[in-house]
Amino acid sequence: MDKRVLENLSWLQKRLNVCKAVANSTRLRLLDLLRDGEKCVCELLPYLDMEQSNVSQHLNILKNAGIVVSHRKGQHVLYNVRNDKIFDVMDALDSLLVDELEEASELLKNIENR
Amino acid sequence: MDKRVLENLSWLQKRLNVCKAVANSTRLRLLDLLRDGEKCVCELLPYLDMEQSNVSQHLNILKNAGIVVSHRKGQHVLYNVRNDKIFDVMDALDSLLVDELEEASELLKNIENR
DNA sequence: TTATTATATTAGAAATTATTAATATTGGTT
DNA sequence: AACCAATATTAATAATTTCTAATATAATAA
Repeated sequence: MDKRVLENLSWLQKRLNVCKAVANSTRLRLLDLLRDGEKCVCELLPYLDMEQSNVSQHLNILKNAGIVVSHRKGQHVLYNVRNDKIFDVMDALDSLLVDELEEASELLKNIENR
Repeated sequence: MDKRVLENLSWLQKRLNVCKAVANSTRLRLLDLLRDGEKCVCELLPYLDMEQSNVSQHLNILKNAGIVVSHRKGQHVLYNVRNDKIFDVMDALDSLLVDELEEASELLKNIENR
C-alpha cells in the first residue's frame, strides 16, 4: 500500500466519523434543532422524548465527531454546530431525496395515464 | 403530534436511511470507486480485501437505500450510483472536513509563533 | 450436460451501538 | 452549608450491524 492510499484511508476515516455520528435519528433531530442556532440541553430535551442521560450521550457523540461544540453558561450548557457546513451536507442530502420523490411521482403519473 | 411533525419524521427517516447506508467504510469506498462510472463486482473486489459475499451484502445495502442500481450483463453484474447527487453529499462533507483541517493548521501556526 | 466463473443468499457468531438506570458533578439559591 | 436544577458519567443490558462460512443461482464454455 503506497502513501496515497494511506492518506486516502485516513480521509475515508474522517468522512466515516461524520457519517457515523449522523447516522442516528436522535442525532439528526438534534442537528435540525440546532439549525436556528445555539440551544441549551433543556431546550432540546422536550423535542426528544427520551432520557436526559441518553440525550447527553448523543450530544457527546456529535461533539466527539467535531460536529457540535458546547460551552457552559451558568447552570446551562449551550450547544451549537461547530461549522454550518454540516447543514450544507444535509441540504445536499435533501436535494437527493427530493429527486427521488420526483422520480417516484413521475412514475406514478405514467402508471395512471396508461 | 400533528401532521407536519409526522411528515418531518418520515423525512427524517429517509435521511437516516441514506446516512446509515453510507456510514460504513466499505460502502464509502464502494461509492468512491463508482465515481468514475459503472463497474462490475469483479472490478470492485480487488480494491476491497474482503470476502466476495460480504461485498455483495454491502452492495445490497446501498441498493436497498436507493443509492446504487445494478443490471446484469452476461455473467457480470454492473453497479452504478442511481443519482450523482450522492457525490454532492460527499463533496459537501469533504468541504466541511477541509475547513476542519484548515482550522487545525491555523491553530498549529499560532502555537509555533508564540 | 458438466464444469466454471461471477454473483447472491443465508444463518449464525462477533462486534458495535443504543438505551436504561443509577449516580456524580456543577452552579445557583435559600 | 444544605438544597435544587441542569447536565454528565458509568456500567450493564438490549438491539443492531457486520462478518464468516457454507451454499445457491445464473450465465457461459467445454
